[in-house]
Amino acid sequence: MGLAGIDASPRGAGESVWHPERDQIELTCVLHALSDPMRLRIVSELAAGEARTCKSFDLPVVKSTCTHHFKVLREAGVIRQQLLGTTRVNTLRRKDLEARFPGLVDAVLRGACR
Amino acid sequence: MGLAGIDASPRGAGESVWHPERDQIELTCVLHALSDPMRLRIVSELAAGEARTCKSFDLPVVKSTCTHHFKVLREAGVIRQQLLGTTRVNTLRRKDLEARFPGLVDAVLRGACR
DNA sequence: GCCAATGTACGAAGATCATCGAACTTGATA
DNA sequence: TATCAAGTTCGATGATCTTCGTACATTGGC
Repeated sequence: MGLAGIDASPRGAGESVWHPERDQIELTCVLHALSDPMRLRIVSELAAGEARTCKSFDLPVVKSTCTHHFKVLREAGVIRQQLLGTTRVNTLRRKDLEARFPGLVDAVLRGACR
Repeated sequence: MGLAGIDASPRGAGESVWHPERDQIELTCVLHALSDPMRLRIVSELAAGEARTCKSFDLPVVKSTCTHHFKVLREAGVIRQQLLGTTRVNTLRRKDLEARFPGLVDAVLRGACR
């Protein structure tokens, strides 16, 4: 599932962590990523607003656990993480997900708000 | 997640195993149930056709593993299992899922066929 | 240059999961 | 009645997952 492989070009405001390409996003991985309440909450909040840093989510777990959940979401192709100074800015990969699995994210988000 | 509780009325052609009510179906459970390739395959085949017995799926695992996967799907509210003689007839709970999470199953199935 | 803030990496602990094999139950059938 | 076929139940095993704590890296500001 998560293979870093060779990543080059560390930069300031761009990418430097591995993300799957749009075509590499797998349905089972996305479903698994979304099947955890904490991660579903992250995605919901991310869908509601704009780009958010990891810390701006007030999750009831320690930092390293946050890192884990954001990593699962990123490697599944659900979110994109961009380096900005000492923080990571998270965004939902709406377009990519919509292109690959039309209607899925909307249906999940609608169900998550219940 | 899966609690049998008190189940009464064993019958011939009806239910006798526990199923969640429509309102009890939880999004995270459904997503988790669908996040396994084997179970996704079961659901896809079930969506394509009619009611199917467990054995009619030619899954590459032993019987007890099949039982496990069907149980996960049933307890998540994805499928319904009805006793018919010595077999279990499986159907997709399309209406219930559609009522609770509109568009979700269709989106997943569309993505599963890829 | 030093320090605080944001986050990662690593290892460990406990829980859950997928899989198997063997024994069992139940209904149909020869 | 004895047997067979479809499934379940139970225990075990190895893998994966969630969580934590500690140490480390990087950046921005004093």
